[in-house]
Amino acid sequence: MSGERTARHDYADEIGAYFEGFGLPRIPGRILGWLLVCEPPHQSPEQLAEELGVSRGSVSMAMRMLQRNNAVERVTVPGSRRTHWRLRPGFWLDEAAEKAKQAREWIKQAERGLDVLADAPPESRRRLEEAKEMYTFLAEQYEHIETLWYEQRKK
Amino acid sequence: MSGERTARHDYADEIGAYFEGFGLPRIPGRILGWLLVCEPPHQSPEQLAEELGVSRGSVSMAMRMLQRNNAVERVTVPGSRRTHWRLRPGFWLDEAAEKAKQAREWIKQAERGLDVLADAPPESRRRLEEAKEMYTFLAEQYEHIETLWYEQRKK
DNA sequence: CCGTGATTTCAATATTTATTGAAAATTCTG
DNA sequence: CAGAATTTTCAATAAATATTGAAATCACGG
Repeated sequence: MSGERTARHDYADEIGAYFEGFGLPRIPGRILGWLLVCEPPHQSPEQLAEELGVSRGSVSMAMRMLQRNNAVERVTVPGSRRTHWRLRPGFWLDEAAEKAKQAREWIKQAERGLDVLADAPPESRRRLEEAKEMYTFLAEQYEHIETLWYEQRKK
Repeated sequence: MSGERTARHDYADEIGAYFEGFGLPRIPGRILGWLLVCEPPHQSPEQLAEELGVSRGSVSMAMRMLQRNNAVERVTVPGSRRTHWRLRPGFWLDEAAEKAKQAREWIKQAERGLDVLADAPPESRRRLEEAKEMYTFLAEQYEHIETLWYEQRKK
């Protein structure tokens, strides 16, 4: 960590703290925050380790996690043989699709519950029927959001 | 843990495992799962501790968490002086409102980032402008979902 | 295909978080 | 309001997870 500490570094730390609040590891959050404000908008693993004061190993782990979530993508920089990473444009919209996926998982969980309660009285089954009904509705709504964005975009 | 182990207990454990997959504590998940399939649909803390084989302290902690998330509510049972808990009907729909809240938080984070980049070139600011734009859209969509449900319901 | 620099892996460790259980507090009812 | 039953609190412990850093692997340019 050689360069001076700036408001950008603070910003990265705050996004890291925000991540922690959701039970997610702090370092990927700090990297995401840094990639939102760094200059240039793409960075090498070594730059990230240096600027954020974390080990290269941690950066490697974090990049893998961020990549799995489609938050970042590799970018080639002319004149450098190093990997560079930047935020994946459009990433933020993915969360709607992710929610749709989770809703569909809950529909399955509800259905499995209804199997368990196959012989139970209707008033016992109602809890799970309600859950299934609501998640079916939610899945539809979440699935629709991305499409809507691009339609609204065209104007 | 005296009564025999049934498919309902397995179901509770599976919901607990599902919770764990999201980095959430397992016991609240198991309780949620149990409350989806137990008979009757409301249970005392002691029943929960007994059926799931966890300490009363853990049940107390878990109920507090579930209550904070509006997942459960107290219910009075005639002839028993004990507290009883059941799933809060309609709970599943809340997640849309929760997502709306998170989206609004991200809008603020993006705005703070734009302050940090006040003097940065437009191409640097673009990342955050995109994030703000998308979360503004997402917040609107999420906010609309609950309303839609009740409209669609009336038919 | 060798050498060098960049990246990843993974065992060890530090840190955080979940869970227990006994003691304290609370809440009913008689 | 006393006494008993129920619930909550919280310090101790167990369990899980994040982070490091040195060694291994990889990938590129000569």
